[in-house]
Amino acid sequence: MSQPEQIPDRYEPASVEARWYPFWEARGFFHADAASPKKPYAIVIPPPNVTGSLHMGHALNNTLQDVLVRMKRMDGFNVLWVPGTDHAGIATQFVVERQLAAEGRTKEDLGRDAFVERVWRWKEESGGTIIRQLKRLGASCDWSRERFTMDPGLSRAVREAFVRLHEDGLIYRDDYIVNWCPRCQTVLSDLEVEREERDAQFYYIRYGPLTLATVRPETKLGDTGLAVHPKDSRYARYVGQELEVPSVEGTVRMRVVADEAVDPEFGTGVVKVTPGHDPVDFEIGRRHGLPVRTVIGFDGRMTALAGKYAGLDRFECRQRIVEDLRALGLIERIEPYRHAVGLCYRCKTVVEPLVSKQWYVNVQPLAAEAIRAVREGRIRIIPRGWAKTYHHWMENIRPWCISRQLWWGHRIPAWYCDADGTVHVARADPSACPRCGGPLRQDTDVLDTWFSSGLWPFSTLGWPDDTPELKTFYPTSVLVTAFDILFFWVARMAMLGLRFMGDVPFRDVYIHALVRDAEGQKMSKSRGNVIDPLVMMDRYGTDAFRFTLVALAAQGRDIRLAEDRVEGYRNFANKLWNVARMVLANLDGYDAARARRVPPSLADRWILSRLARAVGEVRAGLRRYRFNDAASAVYQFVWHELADWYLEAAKVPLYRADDPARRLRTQHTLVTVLEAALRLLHPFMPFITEELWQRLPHRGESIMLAPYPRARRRAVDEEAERRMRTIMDVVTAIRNIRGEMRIGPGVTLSVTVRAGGDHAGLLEEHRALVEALARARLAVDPRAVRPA
RNA sequence: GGGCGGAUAGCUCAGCCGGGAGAGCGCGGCCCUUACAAGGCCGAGGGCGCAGGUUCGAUCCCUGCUCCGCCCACCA
Repeated sequence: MSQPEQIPDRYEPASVEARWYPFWEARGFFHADAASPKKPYAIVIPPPNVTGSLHMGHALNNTLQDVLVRMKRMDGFNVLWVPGTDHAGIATQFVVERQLAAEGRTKEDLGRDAFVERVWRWKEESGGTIIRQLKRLGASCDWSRERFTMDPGLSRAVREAFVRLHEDGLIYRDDYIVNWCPRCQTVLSDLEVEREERDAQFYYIRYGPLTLATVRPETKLGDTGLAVHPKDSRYARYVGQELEVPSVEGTVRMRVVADEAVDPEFGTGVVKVTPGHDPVDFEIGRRHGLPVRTVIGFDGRMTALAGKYAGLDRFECRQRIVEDLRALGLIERIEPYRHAVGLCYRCKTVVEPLVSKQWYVNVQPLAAEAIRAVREGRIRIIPRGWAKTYHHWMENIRPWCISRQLWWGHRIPAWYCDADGTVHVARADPSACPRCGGPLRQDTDVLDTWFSSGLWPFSTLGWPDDTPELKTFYPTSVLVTAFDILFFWVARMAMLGLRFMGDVPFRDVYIHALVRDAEGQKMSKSRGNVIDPLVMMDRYGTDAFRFTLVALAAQGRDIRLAEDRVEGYRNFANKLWNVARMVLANLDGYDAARARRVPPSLADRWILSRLARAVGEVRAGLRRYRFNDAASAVYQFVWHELADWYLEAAKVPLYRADDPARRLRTQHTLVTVLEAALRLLHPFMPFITEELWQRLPHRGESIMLAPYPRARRRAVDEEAERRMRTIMDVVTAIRNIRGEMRIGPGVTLSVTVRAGGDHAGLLEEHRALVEALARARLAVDPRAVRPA
């Protein structure tokens, strides 16, 4: 029997947390067995950047997964939670480049091999951080299956996927206009370009007889035509003509074409066509055979084709051209203009549209399948509203540019033979040209980092091999993620999973909110409003922190996290701790077998009934991914029913020696209810529940292995709830009078209750309970009158 | 330009199928009552963004509007 004196009256999380995680891990409780006959339940973790560290988003995301996983494990499922990390191509390369810059060096100084070597070193150095932090959070991942997107196995999966898509004609190379980041020196997918509204100037420039407006006069040097709307009668006579246009470099000839893409209402209704530097113009140019003229280079400077402007930065060039045009009297007017510019999502440099040869995936046929999967309910998106967003994007999907001019990542498995000009895509590195035997050089680009993460749900399970893990755990049960990577990641996994596995990668997609600060701002280092999850865990304990996240995880768009919420739930942990202390301190002489033979009191029946309801609500909440409902149900039960009422009521039989049977039964109810409440709470607060559970009478090695409480309909006792409700109302009414009349709790009130019918009997029967809870002397008189 | 969220107590937010307006924090009062002052008990506080409509009845459904936030988009 535990000595209550030994239990501190405040819950101290640090030592408890340090004790149990190693225990669970060492006993192999997180380990999943592909050969188990139990029903599978699988989640793959959204892999964090390997060199990152835990932020609020991770904390929320992984807490929710851990809640599900722990609950399912207790519920008897064969649970697999696959952990791992992402190489995060551009992000990680960017970090290492910055490290080099601090040493006054560039990646070119090192050369490709040495640079990649250096990134690997950085990965080895910092890669353990986020894993340790996830463990600190209590994440019960199967660490024996930890994966990294650049592991040999996953790299093989990447190559297999690439080769197969290429064989099927879905991967191809194309000269197309791309989003180029002159800072990062790489192409970006459409998704990697952020839009930002900026103030700019709208220059109205004379083009011979016509005038048109542009915000980018420097691209004028790349103009190869003019375009108007086909139905625009103002300009109909120019269509098809070659105009002589005086410009900064003398007179140039330009053909006028008619194209639907031109909006006659906007500007002057005339557009200059710069196929080399604008996506719309590129399309217009293709339709009308206008040549591409590249005047801005990959470095963001004007090319030789820009004549006297060659070598100038693109923005300097803009100034210069405007001056020159003005001098020539070619600027009609300038208006202020606000428009969206494209920025690199990594470094915020203004993206330059450029024509270059890149690798693409024709995702349209894959998207069709992925759309069907959601339509037919084979993938369930929760909350429902996101399905619309998903569909909209999928239905308007464009080819996915997958090559990146980076060094860190999966090298594209394509080889070029300069001798005969052939291209070879292969699973195994070829040593010579299969056609002519000549030397080969491998494509220098790497793949978009999302290509490998798109394979994650099956590559981590051993694909392309046919493994027992794939058989047992694919499709996974649910994917838990935030909406900001719905397109980047979820959509790609859906497409690639259906393509390669012939089945959806996950049955449910639960999309949770983004964590913001108390003011609703996105947390960022530059704003200085970052709340560090590790600090929260240090300050309030992991359980309190986790519970806060779960309690706030309502299905909105964002969560505003304020520290006092965490404090509030720290207090909840403390409350639970003290409930347990109270129970443990009163277990002398407890004998479960004998106690069971004593019929339950009203209070016993009531709390058991309330427990059954709480169990039902928690289960319903978790089943529907309404985590906050689940959290609130268990919170409400533990604090406001078990602690506030039942424990107080229990003191009557507990502290009086006159009815040993009653006392025994009360002990039994306390133990039973608390033990069940701990199990109910365990997925949310794994550490404190394990600690207390181990101290209570229990069966089994760990609460992790104990069954999750079930809601038995028979356990709901309507009559007991109704009767107890009446007693509670009377008690509250008496306390209310005490409060209003400012009568201290030391004074025992004399109260006469005018109760009719069965209420009188009820109150008589439970007089001792009412008197103890209300600290009053009770008289029940159906005919009492209000004193004057 | 399209789409999606939000607008409920001083603050942060719950309110699933239309009938009770709720929680946490904060605030006021009384209490260190042998589980807990990180606590107990009691309490104050809300025209549920605005205007219409449907209904016996609307915070909840419909229409329009106003603010805030976000996403997508080839108006140069």
